[in-house]
Amino acid sequence: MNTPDTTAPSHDHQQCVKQALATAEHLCTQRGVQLTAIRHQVLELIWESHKAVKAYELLERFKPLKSAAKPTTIYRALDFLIAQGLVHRVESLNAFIGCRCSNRHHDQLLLICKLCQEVEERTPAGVLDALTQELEQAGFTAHNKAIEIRGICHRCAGQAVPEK
Amino acid sequence: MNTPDTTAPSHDHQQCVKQALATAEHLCTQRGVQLTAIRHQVLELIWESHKAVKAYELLERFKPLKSAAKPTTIYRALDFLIAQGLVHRVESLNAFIGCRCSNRHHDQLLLICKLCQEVEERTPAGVLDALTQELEQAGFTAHNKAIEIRGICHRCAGQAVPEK
DNA sequence: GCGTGTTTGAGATGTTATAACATATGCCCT
DNA sequence: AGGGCATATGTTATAACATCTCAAACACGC
Repeated sequence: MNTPDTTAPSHDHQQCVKQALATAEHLCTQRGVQLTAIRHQVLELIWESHKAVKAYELLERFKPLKSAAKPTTIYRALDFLIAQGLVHRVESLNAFIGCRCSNRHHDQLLLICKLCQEVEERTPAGVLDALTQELEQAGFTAHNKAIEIRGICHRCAGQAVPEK
Repeated sequence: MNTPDTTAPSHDHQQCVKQALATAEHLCTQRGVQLTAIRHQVLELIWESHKAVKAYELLERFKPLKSAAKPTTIYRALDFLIAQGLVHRVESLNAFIGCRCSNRHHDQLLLICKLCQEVEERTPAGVLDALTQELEQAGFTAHNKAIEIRGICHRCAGQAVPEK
């Protein structure tokens, strides 16, 4: 299987990655935390595409770079990257994606395509405000507000799709 | 550990369970599908509380009833119950809860308390409408719209809570 | 009672994630 | 330089979650 790695036919993914890594470096410096070699490499692997990537898949891809890598190696790097807001965990897939919002506020909507596996991040004020209001009414103190929706993205929907 | 099993101090959980099971029986009959002994017992176990319950925890609790039970036994029953809309899978916990809405439309908000583990279902029109609109704008065809929010419920927040 | 589809039994295996403990590395302080 | 501390990594093992496969039992319409 060799599906394209980019979010849109026209998008310059090199640029995407470059920017993500630059932002990461900048934020870590600013915060006085270490974006070590391992963490940097894992982040880079995650950014290879906009698809959600599994931990053990990262491990496989990481091994050529560092053959001693173990699950723990990956999970620790992921923990760090998530804590810094550089990566999202996609709960409904047990997988991970690079985060574009690049701060520690992860209030957002994730649109997860079942066909191309790509995940789009959105921060729709309307939905999030309504949610905040609802939570307040319920007296519920939220620790995270990531909304994950699975379905078919507009690009895949536009194509002749196999029944699934 | 022995935390109370009910959602509110005052609520009659017996009644809760009874109703859930009656509804389940009714719906299955209506739909011509079999709510077999195993499925019924698993559903009953899930309804023992409003806490999300893990598959292997169900397995342990199910074994006294049927010592031959294997993971497959539980997962098959769960698959059935989920397909019938009688149970929700809580993605962010890898766990399951009984569903009160009792139909196959699972568009809703789940409020998951980190302290008491209870899960409250809500169907806030404001949030769901805003979401529907946003998805339409994004050209995204959603297959499920379960929103899972983790945090602290109003009951737990009202108590002297240990720092967490 | 017979065939067909559904449900269950049984065992193995696959996948995801963490625990527990040892070792290294960088940095501040004296 | 040497000691103490915090952070990061290495290493091994295991826990926790989920599925596959193949065969046997069962329900039900004919």
